[in-house]
Amino acid sequence: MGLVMSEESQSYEWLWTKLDSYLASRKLKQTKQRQVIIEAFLELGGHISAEDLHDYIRKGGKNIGLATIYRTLNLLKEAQIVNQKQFSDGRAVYEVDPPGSHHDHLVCLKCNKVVEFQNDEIERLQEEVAKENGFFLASHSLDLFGYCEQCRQDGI
Amino acid sequence: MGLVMSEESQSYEWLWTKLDSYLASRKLKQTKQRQVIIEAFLELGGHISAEDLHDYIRKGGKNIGLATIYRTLNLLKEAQIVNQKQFSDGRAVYEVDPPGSHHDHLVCLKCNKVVEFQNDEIERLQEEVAKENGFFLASHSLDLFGYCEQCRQDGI
DNA sequence: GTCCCTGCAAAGCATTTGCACGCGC
DNA sequence: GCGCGTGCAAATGCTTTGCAGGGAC
Repeated sequence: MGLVMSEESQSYEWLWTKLDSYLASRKLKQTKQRQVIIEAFLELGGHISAEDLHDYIRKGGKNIGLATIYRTLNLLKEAQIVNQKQFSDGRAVYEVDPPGSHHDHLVCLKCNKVVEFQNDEIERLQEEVAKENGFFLASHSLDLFGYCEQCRQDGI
Repeated sequence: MGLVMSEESQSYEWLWTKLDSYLASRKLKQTKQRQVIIEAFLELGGHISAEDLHDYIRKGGKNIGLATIYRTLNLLKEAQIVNQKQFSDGRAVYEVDPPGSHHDHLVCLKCNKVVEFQNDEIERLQEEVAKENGFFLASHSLDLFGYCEQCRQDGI
């Protein structure tokens, strides 16, 4: 079963390709820090803050300035590799944004768990609404806030 | 046609009632500043920032500390009289939130114009999604970002 | 060798808080 | 008169920026 090992890197191949061409097109450079940050990002999974990344990388024994992390996240955002999501307390979290995919979020108000979902019918209706109002739709953000099953059982 | 004059105050009667009972229930006080802030809020219409309110009140010849405006907005939020909406640059805007009403937003990425809309079918689908994932839905936030007709004509 | 990148510290910005005074009830 | 409310300034927390040295190409 050794072949499964490359599963993760394979599924994120598009990411490195996209990054390469973005960097090349703007004459920017591949650096060790950027690579470490992206790897940490992938290891941590979705919905991470800049601080989370900073802590995680620190614990891994490396030291990368928080400023560099912010700069890299902004770069990845511009390259359309990650998505930024703004929470109501002013914090921002990021997640990998595979091309063509789009999903929205269910957020538990008690435990802060985030569940992703996708609903084509909702997306279609959004396009409809935009058209009705003369808008050309570029993107959207839909967050549903509530209480997950677990937290309801534990008592809200 | 002088009778129309009270139209605005009439339609916001619920607001003052709600505020009164909220203040009473917590032994808080009616103050001149709070009244001025709310009036400014209503005069300005929806989607205003704390700074907007501060400037507007200043221009009206009164001086209310920015801190007081923030404190009042938080109070109104807790009283469920206004809604807070977080923009991706970290700024927050507020709008009056009449009970029972709910609407979402179309935001123009060029001119920042905000258009409100409501779509019952989308709301229904949201409930469905929440249920499928074991969530009890408390609220949601849907923002569509794009370019309005005007800005498209002017060239994006 | 030329720029781009980085770390650090300092600056920025929106928002919150501490404190002494003042006003509603 | 007792607290809550206010203004001001200082503090906070997240994010960005300036700068001088270091590294990618």
